[in-house]
Amino acid sequence: MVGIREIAKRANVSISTASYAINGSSKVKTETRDRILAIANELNYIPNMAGRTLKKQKTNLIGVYLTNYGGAFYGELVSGIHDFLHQHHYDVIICSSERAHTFIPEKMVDGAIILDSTFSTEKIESYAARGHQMVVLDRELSHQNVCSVLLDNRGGAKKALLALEKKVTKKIYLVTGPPGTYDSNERLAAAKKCLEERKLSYEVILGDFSKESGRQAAREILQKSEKEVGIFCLNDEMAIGMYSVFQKSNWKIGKDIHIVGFDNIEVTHYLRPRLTTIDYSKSDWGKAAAEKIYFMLNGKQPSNQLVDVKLKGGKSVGSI
Amino acid sequence: MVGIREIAKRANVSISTASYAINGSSKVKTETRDRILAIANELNYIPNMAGRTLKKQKTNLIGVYLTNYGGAFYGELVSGIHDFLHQHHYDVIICSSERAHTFIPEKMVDGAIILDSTFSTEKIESYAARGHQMVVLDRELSHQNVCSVLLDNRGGAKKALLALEKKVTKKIYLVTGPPGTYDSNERLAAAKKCLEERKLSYEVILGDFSKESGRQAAREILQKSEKEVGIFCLNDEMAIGMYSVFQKSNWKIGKDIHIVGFDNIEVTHYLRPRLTTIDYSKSDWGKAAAEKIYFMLNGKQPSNQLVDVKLKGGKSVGSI
DNA sequence: CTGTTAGCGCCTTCAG
DNA sequence: CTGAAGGCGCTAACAG
Repeated sequence: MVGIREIAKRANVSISTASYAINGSSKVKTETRDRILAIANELNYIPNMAGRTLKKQKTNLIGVYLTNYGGAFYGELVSGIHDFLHQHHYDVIICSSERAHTFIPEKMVDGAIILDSTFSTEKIESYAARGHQMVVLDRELSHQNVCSVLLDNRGGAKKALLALEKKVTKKIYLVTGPPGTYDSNERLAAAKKCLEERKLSYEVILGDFSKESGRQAAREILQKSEKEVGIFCLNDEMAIGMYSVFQKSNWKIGKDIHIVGFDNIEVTHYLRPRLTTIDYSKSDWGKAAAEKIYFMLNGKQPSNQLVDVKLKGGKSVGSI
Repeated sequence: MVGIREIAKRANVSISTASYAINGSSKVKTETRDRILAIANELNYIPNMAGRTLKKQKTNLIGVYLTNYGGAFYGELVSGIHDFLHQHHYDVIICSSERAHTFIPEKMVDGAIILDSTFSTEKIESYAARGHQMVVLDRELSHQNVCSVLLDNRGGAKKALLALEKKVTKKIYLVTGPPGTYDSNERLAAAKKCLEERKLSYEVILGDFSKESGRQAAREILQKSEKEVGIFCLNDEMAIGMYSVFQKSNWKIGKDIHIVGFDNIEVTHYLRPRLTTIDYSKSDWGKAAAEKIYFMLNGKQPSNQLVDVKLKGGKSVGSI
C-alpha cells in the first residue's frame, strides 16, 4: 500500500508537508503542492481511513439502523437522509444487524439514525450516556444526546377513523402491528380513544405489520362478521394482505367492507380499488432526521419533531 | 473515552496483558484475565475500531453496494448475504452513494459485493488492481480479484418467451431496462435471438426498469397495436406499471394481452391476474455472493457462478 | 505468564 | 514555507 511517507520521499519533502499538500492546507507553496499532488495521483494514493480516523477521532459517517430492510418505504427515507448529509460532507451507511449496533460505541460512526425496534432503548440510553449522539424515529426518548423525529401517529389515526366513520355503521376493526411497537401502540391508542369518545363499537385484532398477518385478520373478519364493516389497518402492508383475501371472497372492498391503511407505500397505488391511507413524506422524514443528527454533531441541541400526516383518499372507503 | 491503558493501569498490569485478556488470549492466567475483564466491564470499555483496524489492517466488514435502494428485492438479497457472513464473523454495511465507493480503497471494508450500475467497471478494475477483492452481481468482469455471481438472464428470457409464444400469434413486444444495463442487455439479446430463430415478429420498446416506464410502454402499445399481443417486460416493476394502464383500458390482461415479467418480486403476487414471471431465489443469490467474497478473502479463487431461474406461471398469460 | 516496545497511517503543534 | 516529533488506540513480536 502506498502511504503518505512514500509520497513524501518521492517528492523530497517531509511527511508533514505531504500531508498538508494533500489536505489543501495553505501552508504549502502552490508550486510544491501541485508537485506533491501530481505524485500522489500518479501513485494512486488514497488515504487510509483507519489512520485518519484514529488521529481525527471522527469518521464523517452516519449509521442508519433499519430492520426489515426490504420493507416498503425505506428507499425514500434513505434518500432524504442521504441528500441532506451528503451536502454536509457526511457519508451514510445502512446497518441492519444487531452486531452493527456496536459501531456506535466503537466510534465507527459519528452518529446514528435509528428506525429499528430490535435496537433496545436501554442500549440506546447506554450509548447516549457514553456521549454518542443519535436520532430515533421509532420511540420517545428523552436524553441530552438523543432527539426524536416521529410521525404524527395519533393525528393520523384520527384522520383514518374520521374517514371510516362516515361510511360505516356496524363495526370497526383495528388491526395492530407487533405488540410493543411504538407506532402501533400510538395509532391503536388514538384510534381507541377516538372510537370510545364516539361510542362506536370496535374490535382489536392483533397483527404484526406483515402482509401475512393482514391475510389472517381478513379471514377472521370474514368468518365472524357481517358485511358493512370498517377496518383500520395500522399499516399498508397488512392492508395489501387483506386485499388478497377479500378479493377472493364475495365481499366487495369499498362497498361491503371499508379499509384504511397507514403509510401510503407506493405499491398500494396499484391495488384496485385504490387504498385509502395515511400519507406523509418519507423523504422529508429522512431529511428532518438528517438535519437533527447534523446539528447535534455540531453542538446544537435540536428539539424533537413531529412529521405531519394527512389522509390520502382512495376507493377502498366508498359509499354504502 | 476509556481506553486499554486505563484498564491496564487500574488492574495493575501492562497494556499488553490487558489487550491479551480482552482478546481472550491463552497467554494470561484465567484469574488475571477475569480480573481484567471485570474492570473493563465496569468501566464500560469498548475497543476503538480505528485503533484496532489500523493495527490489524482488517475491519471484518463487507460493503454491499446497491442503488435504487428502495427497489423491490433487496431485502431478501441482503438477508442472504447477512446470514452467511455473520456466521463467518463479518459484518455488513449497505452503501448506496457514489462517495462510498472509496471505502474500498480506503480499506474501510475488507471486500465488497456490488449490484450497482452507477459503479463504473473501470473503477472496479482499478480497485482490483490495487488488490481489493470484490464480487459483482451485475456485470461480467474477469480479474484475479473479482468474481461474479450472475442471474441466468438468457435462460430466463428463453423461458419467458416460450410461455408467451404459445399464446400469441400477432406480435411480441420487448420492453427493456436502461440502456447499458447488463441484465437488460442479456435478457434482450437472448429474447431477440429466440424470436428471430422462430421468425416471429417483435418490436423493442425502451424502458428503464421503472414502473413509470412500464406505464409509458403500455400506452404506446395500446395506441399502435391491436389486441392479441404479447409483452415480455424485462423486469417486474415495469409490468406493474403496465397493469395500471391496461386495467383502465378495455384490454384484458391474460386475454387480449399477455405479459411476462422478470424477478418475481413479492408485490406482483398481489396483482390480478397474477403475473407470470421469471423467478429465482434472491437469498440464494445473496448467499452465493457472500460465499464468494468470503472465500476470496481467505485466499481461495472461486469460480464465477450462474443463478438458476425458472418460470413462475401466473394468469397474465392466458389462453387466447 | 507478564512487561517492554515498536509500530499500523495519518495529522498537527512546534521549531526552524 | 518546511521539517521533526509526538501521539491517536490497539496489537503482537520479543524479552524477561
